[in-house]
Amino acid sequence: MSTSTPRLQLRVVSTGRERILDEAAELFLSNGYGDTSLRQIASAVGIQPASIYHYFSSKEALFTEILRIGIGYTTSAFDAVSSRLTNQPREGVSPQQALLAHIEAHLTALFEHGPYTAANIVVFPVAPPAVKAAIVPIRDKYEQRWDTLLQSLAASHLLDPNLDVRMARRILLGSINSTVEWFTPTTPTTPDLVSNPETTKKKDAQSVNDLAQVMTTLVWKGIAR
Amino acid sequence: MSTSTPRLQLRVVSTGRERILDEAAELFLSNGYGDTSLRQIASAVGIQPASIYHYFSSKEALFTEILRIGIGYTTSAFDAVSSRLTNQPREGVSPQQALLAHIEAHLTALFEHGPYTAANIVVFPVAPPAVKAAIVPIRDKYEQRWDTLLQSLAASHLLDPNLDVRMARRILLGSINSTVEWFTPTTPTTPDLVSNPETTKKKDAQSVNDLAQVMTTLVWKGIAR
DNA sequence: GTCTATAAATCGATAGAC
DNA sequence: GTCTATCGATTTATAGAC
Repeated sequence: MSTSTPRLQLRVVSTGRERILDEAAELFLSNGYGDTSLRQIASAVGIQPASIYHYFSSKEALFTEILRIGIGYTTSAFDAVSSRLTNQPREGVSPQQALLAHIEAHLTALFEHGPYTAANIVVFPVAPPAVKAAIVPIRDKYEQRWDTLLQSLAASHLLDPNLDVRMARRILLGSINSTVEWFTPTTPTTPDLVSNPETTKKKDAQSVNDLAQVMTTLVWKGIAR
Repeated sequence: MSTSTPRLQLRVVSTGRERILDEAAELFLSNGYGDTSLRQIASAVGIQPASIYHYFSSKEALFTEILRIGIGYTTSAFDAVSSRLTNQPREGVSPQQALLAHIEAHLTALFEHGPYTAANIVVFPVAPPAVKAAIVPIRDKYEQRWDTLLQSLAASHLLDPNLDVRMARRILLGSINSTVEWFTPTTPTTPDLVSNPETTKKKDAQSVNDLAQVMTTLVWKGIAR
């Protein structure tokens, strides 16, 4: 008797719906919302434009879902670090180390899940009003996590007392997010990413961990010595 | 004899070409490039779409000119501060004061000439390749001014020696530019803006000078104490 | 679940009168 | 310098076969 070997399906490429999201996220990120057509997306996936409507009710719904997934990645990364730090056996985590861990988590999500998270920074500001309205409350929930973190630091008298925590959070996140415009990690976090000759520069690139280290020092102590 | 009083033409509204630029800049900023049509722009100005082509050869040319003007404002503001500091009679300008002056100039340009400068931060990243190619060298020239400024600070051993100046500049400008997403100045920087003191929100808004002060302290000394 | 075919609207850009 | 009129291409989205 011949035993039928189980069909080990190696799915490197994603399935229908996921595939559409991946290609769409990449196109939205590089071309913006208005200049990305459903035809382009369908062509990149290898299907017909009409097939997209089997998974998404409209172009706006597709884009909204991409932004939602991106925030999901970032939020999960934040919470994972939070619970890891809370369950720390010995209570030897300095505030600066906690800050570093969260900055690192944010940056990792930013460069690991590429287009999804980056679209929230690059494309969201010029997104259609309906998309913005759907995303803002979700984004606010994530930002509140940072407010809580910084408030706990302020309560421990570790921050500049003259500093408005809300403003500090905005500037902090703003500076971290702005790295998507110029930083490219040397260690490719997305394994199947085809490098674009235009954006591939080995010049001053480092790992995400290195970047997190520099950013944390900069935020904590500033540029002066 | 009745002397004919000279016709003092008070032009509050701008002339043809300038008017198109103003309205287009505002629309591009809020809707992005691809979702802003020449019909919308023409409608906002009060002319027909075809009339735009008398001043600009294409939609891309119009948008490119807007970004160019924006960088012009920022560059002029930087140079004005530079020459003012250089011609200082007594040599009593600390490096931190110089940094503050330039940050203030950048922020003022950012909020004074509204849509033109902000479009360079918000819309540029998702602009058509042809537009990017035309703007990048101009933007690079402005950024080199900041590199020079920071290098002079580094040469005076005032900066963290572990800090890469180029990276520091990117993060510095990134954090400053990110303020366009949330900051709204109370003190109207546009002089002809009618402000009603009673209805002006005092919530968390401040003047641009206040913001520059906070940003400089944050960049220089960080958030820790 | 993917396709063909197409509707209905809008786009950037041009031609040419005035 | 601004207009009317319009071309040709492209857009999102729908209908319905398979």
